[in-house]
Amino acid sequence: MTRNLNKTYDPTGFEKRIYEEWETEGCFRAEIDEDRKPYTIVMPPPNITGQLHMGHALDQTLQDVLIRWRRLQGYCALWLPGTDHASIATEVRVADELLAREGKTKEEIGREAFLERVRAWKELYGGRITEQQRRLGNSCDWERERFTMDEGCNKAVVEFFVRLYEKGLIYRGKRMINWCPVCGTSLSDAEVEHEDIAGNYWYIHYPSADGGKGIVVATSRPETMFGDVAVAVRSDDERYKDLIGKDVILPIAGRKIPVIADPYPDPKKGTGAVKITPAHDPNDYEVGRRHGLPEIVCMNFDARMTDEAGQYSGMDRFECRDAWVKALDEGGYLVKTERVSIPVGRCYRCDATVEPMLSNQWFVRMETLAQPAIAVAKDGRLSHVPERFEKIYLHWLEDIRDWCISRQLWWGHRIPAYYCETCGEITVAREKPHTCSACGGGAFRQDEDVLDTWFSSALWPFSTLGWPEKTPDLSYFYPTSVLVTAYEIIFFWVVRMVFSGLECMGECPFEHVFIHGLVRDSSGRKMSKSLDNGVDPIQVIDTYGADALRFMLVNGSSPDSDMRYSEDKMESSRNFANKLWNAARFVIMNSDDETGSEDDFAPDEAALRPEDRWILLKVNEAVAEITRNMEKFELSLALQKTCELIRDAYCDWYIEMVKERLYGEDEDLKRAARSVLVAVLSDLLRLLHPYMPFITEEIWGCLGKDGRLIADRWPSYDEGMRERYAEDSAKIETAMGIIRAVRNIRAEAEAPPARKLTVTVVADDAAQADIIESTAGHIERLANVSSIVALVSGASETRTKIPEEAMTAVVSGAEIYVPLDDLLDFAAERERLAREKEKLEGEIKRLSAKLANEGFVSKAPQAVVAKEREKLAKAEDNFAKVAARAEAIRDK
RNA sequence: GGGGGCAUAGCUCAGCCGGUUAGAUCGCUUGCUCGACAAGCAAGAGGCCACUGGUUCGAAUCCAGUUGUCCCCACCA
Repeated sequence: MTRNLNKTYDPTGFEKRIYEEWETEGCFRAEIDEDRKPYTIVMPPPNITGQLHMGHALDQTLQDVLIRWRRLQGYCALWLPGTDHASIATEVRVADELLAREGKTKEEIGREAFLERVRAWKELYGGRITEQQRRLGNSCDWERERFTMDEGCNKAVVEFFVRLYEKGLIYRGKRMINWCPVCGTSLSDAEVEHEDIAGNYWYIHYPSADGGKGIVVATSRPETMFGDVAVAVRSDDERYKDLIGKDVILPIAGRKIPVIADPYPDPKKGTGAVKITPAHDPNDYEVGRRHGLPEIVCMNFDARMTDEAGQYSGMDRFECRDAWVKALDEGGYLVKTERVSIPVGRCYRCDATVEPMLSNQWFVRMETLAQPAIAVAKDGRLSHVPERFEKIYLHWLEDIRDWCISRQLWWGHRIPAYYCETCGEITVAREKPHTCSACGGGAFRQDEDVLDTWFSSALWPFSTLGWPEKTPDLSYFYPTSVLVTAYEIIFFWVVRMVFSGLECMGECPFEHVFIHGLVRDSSGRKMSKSLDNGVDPIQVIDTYGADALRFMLVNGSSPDSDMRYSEDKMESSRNFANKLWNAARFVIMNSDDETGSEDDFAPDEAALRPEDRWILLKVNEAVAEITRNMEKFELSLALQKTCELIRDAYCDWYIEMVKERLYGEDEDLKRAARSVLVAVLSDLLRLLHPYMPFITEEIWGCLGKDGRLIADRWPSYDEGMRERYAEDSAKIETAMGIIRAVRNIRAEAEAPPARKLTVTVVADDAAQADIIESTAGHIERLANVSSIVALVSGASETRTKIPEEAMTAVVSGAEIYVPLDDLLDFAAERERLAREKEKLEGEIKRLSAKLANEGFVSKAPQAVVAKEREKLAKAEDNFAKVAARAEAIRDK
């Protein structure tokens, strides 16, 4: 049974229905099947706070294309979805809401009450994004959906933490860390974004304690002066040699601090003398440690000054800076101010300026963990697509510092460390301990902090498959096949998954990292909330359909660069869908009896006509190329080829050629044409399905096929076809050349389109003439020609039969004459011939020069030289023909 | 301070492991309601492939440099 299609493509009419059918029929489910190879992708989990944006749409479309393609190829394809608890982002969001609605801070309602609200919030909004993903057409296995804070992931996180701790790879200590005063938490290095801003170097005079001339230091952060404990210079710096060991006075504050010698200062930067503030600068911290200097904290975690800042105590850091500079200036200590660009670190979540602060935190020791992760990239067990990202990956790992994993937040995995209430001893354990191993006490307090969100994301490729349990899923689906993600996320996530996977599983969590760019707006700007230039994928789907969106995203994306969104692109994508829709309508309307349950058709070789072989061969060759492209992750190229095949080969040529038979009376001819139409369309649908799953499935259903397209098979390449079909295929190509030439002549001469033309063709030889005769039907029909006469070049009667006054064209293997009686325009013909001559002259000149070149003839491969010779001969031949024609009608 | 990408038709982009007459979409021009499709069809205009050198018989393609542009990394005197 077939269903008829509506005249116009309307995706809203079927996308939702089809998705529901797939889901209820279990089409996305990956059942372990030892007879088949697994193909696994774990989805980068979107934040529960998130709405689906264009970045997700691109990321997930690429994954769905790969999954659907491999599923068609017969792999046991698992795409595992999930969401991320997004510690900071969610906590900030819920806290903001609490403040806005009830005027309370999270501290005021307390930890448990706050977490209760976050959980409620998650229940309410956490599922929203997964509904949006369904609109996109994601064929992920929803029954395996996970959440980074569900029971299993939680267990994995604790297990990983304890194991690393037991191996000495996790430690707690007071270190210089990045602190976000607005979010109120520490950050890892990856979470700090660097930016150059316009700032100042303030040159400040520190007077000498013994009445000497003192020393001038430059600083961009004068408010940290209250934490100064020394001024450092290089021991070999002639300017300051005499001061080493002496004291200088901290201006206004009046505190005495020593001038010390240290290799850290760079004599070329600033004044060559550096103020040392160990509690507020990572370099100074190191210097301070080397010299046993005190660490004076002059700024609190809320970025307000401490009592060390005297009268500025309690003041905001930047207000203090202004006031303090003013005071220094008035006191005569400010030597000069220099406008410079200053690099600052910003919090990746809230954009606040990060402060280096001394704080007790938990860290992962990275050196030993990084080594295997470096090795897998170098020895090829992990490959980056495109390749150049490997360098970025390696550079980060080779330069890595310890990872600060504790966060002063509430929403997240709480650190499994317990402090004895009696003696303070730390116990790290899977469960809360009963007795303290140090003092035997029984009362414990769990660490207040939670873990960095990325600590749990790092385990995603195996925690979602059951780790630390040895589940069947884990052994079958791990390691996964490919990780698809934006380049932004390499450091946060990819690197950490690799070393965690190697540590826990002994195997790299994925074979390939497929990296794509960002989706920007139509003028190339990053889509952002502040610019309000974001485009909502759901609205785009409502307007154009999910297939059109997916088409646009893949077609426009090359792996390593950003792409732009535009309405124009959406329209042309939708138009393509409409084109396919109508082609399918045509096939269905004409093939009522032929479609149905039997698998495609059994082509009766003998019944095939040249155009049938031409299109079958065309598709066959394309299958090989497209498959190769997809294996190399060249999805956009593969899609372009599929698209070209559908639009150009199938719609514009094959369907037009086949109409002759369909509208004729001969039932046998009709049947063959119909079966090829359906067979080719079926393969085209298979090729396009990964990219445009809805429309292809809908058409598939209307063809009355057994089963779903999603569960069908990828077309296979027939190696012998080229040899079998090449001859017929070439006939069609010849006819196409003639059709194009006649159309061109008609347009040039501005002949009335409805007017039938008579065409005389002079073929190079008898065989060619036969070919042209045999395809005369196509030429007549597609070029609107009433009769065609094929002559053989050089044959005795040929000369007499060539129309005296005609427009001509030269195609491969033949000359074409259209009598001017049909066209009535000599001037146009002369002009056209002149242009043709000029073009051929240029080509002859170029080719002759090339062949006259000794070097070329002797050094280039013989095949290339022969090809060029052939081209030249043909061009010269054509030129002679054109010149003769031009001469013949010179005076008409 | 270090590293990388990009520069091709009016726009957005392909092509780039060397050898075609350098392609596509949108836009533009002309013509066309002919029994799938005007969300269409046919024909056409439009490019010193950023610049300068080099390698080569041959460069949009490989190499070096220049300019412009975007990005990433970097403990910020």
